[in-house]
Amino acid sequence: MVRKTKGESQATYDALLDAAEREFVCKGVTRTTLNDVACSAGLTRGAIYWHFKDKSALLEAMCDRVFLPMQTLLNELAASPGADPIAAIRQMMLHMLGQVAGNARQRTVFEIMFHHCEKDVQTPFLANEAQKRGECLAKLEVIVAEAVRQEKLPADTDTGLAVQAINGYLIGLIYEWLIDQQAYDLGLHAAPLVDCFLAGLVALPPRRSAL
Amino acid sequence: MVRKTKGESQATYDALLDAAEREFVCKGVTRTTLNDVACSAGLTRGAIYWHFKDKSALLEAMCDRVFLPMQTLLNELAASPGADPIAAIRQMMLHMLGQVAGNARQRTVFEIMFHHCEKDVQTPFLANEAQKRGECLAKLEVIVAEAVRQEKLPADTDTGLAVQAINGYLIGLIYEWLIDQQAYDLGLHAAPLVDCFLAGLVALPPRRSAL
DNA sequence: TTATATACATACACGAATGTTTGTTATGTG
DNA sequence: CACATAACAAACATTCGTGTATGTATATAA
Repeated sequence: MVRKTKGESQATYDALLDAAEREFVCKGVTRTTLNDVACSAGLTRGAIYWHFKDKSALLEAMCDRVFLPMQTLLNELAASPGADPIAAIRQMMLHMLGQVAGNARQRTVFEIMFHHCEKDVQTPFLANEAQKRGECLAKLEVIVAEAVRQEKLPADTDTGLAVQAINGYLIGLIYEWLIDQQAYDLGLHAAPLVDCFLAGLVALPPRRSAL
Repeated sequence: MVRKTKGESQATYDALLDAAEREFVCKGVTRTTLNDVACSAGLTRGAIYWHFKDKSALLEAMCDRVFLPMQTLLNELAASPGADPIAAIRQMMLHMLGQVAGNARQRTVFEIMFHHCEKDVQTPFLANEAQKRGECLAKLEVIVAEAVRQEKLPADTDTGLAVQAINGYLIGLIYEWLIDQQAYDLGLHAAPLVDCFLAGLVALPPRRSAL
């Protein structure tokens, strides 16, 4: 019972990624054996080594499956700063929180990356992640700068610091919520949490003057 | 050259913790061998197994060395809500950011816990950390509730959500800054970052109405 | 001053995970 | 209708880290 058809092969590829998510999120990346992943998928390590070079390649593919779509969606949103940049930021934040709260796969992969994976410089694919992060922050800063241009924010706003605040708040909310998901309903309360922060951003944004 | 005096023994104990910090922060906890730690301290694994039960005990001791002092200081600050609870929260946030920015040991251990360590349920000491976290959030909520009582915040403020916002912002700022510490000077810009957030907290705090 | 416990270094045995090699079978392709 | 190869399974060798057991010299207590 080997040499499946092309569609069946793709199915086992997906099954391996699903199994990797399941195992990684409960045992942690380094503590899960490739054998664990294979067994969880009803296969053997041979299947994994056929589809992936090693464990880090498996992890990378698992991340790409959820981060690439998210990446493109953020790019679209950043490409059109629109009439109201603040509203665009708000929409972006709500989208992220909504994804984490509502999409089980997104949530699981975020949980793995935040709490069950070590970011050592060893694996080169994490360098890519760092670069992606830099690009995201740069696009965010473009939107903030547009808000300054439209005088929704003061002219001497420190756009770099503002981006750090926005990003930090977003990441922190997700990071902490993933630790105790029963603490509150993130999907329900995302809007007031975001609006609370944005109120401060427009009322008292960080200034460049202190330079 | 064995059987050091009591003081010398304490010195090697500290040296092992220092070496653990150095190795953990660059190779990650699971990828660093106990031999790596011992060599970095100019000792052998025998020294480690004498002072600690295993690697997780070493990690726990390393964390305790920086978290216990921080814990007590936070307790003191929470014990006296004082005249201005908002100011107390501000002071607490500035203190945390200042510690991470200014204290190399604090920074390194935070970096290890955030980015170079897997929080699997395997190790029981991380369950302790979860409990400590819950206690911290509870104390924070007491301060927020005091602010409500003093009418610095509206009566229907969702104190639980407010705590999540405060904590999330703080953790997120630290988490992200540790990724790229050259992005900005955290010690210099901590105050405007905190004030920006607090402005939003008092202006538009999350309400309980949506329940 | 001697005995004992301390503070390590050294050596050993064991398991476990990895990477690789080989085997097997069915599936397209000519 | 071969036949080469895709898609795995199974077996193998090898490394690597851990835990422990043993050795050893010295401080300290009696």
